[in-house]
Amino acid sequence: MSETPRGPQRLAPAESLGFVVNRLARLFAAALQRRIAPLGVAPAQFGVLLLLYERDGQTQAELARVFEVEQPTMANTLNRMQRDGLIKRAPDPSDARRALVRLTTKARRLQQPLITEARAVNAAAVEGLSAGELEALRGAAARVTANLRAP
Amino acid sequence: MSETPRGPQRLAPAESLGFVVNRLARLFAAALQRRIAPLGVAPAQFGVLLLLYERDGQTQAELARVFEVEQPTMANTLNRMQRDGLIKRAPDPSDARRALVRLTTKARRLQQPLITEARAVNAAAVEGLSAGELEALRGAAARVTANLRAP
DNA sequence: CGTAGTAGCATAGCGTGCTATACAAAGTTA
DNA sequence: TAACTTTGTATAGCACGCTATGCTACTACG
Repeated sequence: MSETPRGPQRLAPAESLGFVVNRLARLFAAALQRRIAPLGVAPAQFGVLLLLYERDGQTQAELARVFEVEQPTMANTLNRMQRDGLIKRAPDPSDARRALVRLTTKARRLQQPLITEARAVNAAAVEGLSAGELEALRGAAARVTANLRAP
Repeated sequence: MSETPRGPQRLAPAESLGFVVNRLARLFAAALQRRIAPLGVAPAQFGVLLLLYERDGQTQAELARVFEVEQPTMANTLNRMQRDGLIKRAPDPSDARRALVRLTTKARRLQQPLITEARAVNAAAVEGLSAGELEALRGAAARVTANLRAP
């Protein structure tokens, strides 16, 4: 079936799937950043805000799990959000280890503008793709994600 | 055709294409890192090495263009590679502004091991995808990349 | 020739990701 | 209850991406 590669081993970095995905992630982040920076929100903060809009008062560990980032990464992001007045941390009365992350009024006021900008980025990104192509993209990406998550 | 979204605007962050792509990029980087860290090479350094294996003696600006990263990003990566003994910088006799980036013997010795590990990551990533699905993935990713590069 | 513009590189500062480590609170088990 | 384990957070240090800024060297043009 698939032939074992022979001869001198070479690799063109710019065509590897890893590079393509890395560049795409940077382009997504840059596009989002251009649109939400005027609102005083950074890309990683944006994701956390979206989640808290759906359900306020989660713990740091829960947020880290949803975004699949390490706990110190989320801790730093939340520190910056607290510094910028987007969240507060309130001690959990039922568990002295936890702090519940809560939106500030300032953050709540940003909900609709942020969602508008995010939709615009998404719409621009998938322009020209049919529903079927988009579904194929998501499906293939999900498979690759699962493949890389395993080991 | 497509209906304008109405009512309260909501967004589930974990399903957005941007998040999927971001997570996938992190998974690629982590998979590569696990395999090449024992060789003393970091993911961004790995890409530069691959390029220099194909053509040694490029300038920092050329490298930045190929990888589509900003010049200071490439400068920092090259500084780390020089610190780690992977490259040397030699002044360009024809242009005093430029420095030609050249592989060290140590870096050249890593070529085959690095390519072996990279192939393994790639093979693991696309496992279970047909050639057609992979082509569809690349095609859709290329379209999204072009969409986001434009503005 | 001299001035203006462009191109290459360095540095500072920051956001977002990671690992490693430490510590306190809660849960479990002997 | 005491000891052990697990869970939640914090901190240090690093890699890699970005923007903003400045300096030097080359180029082009008057």
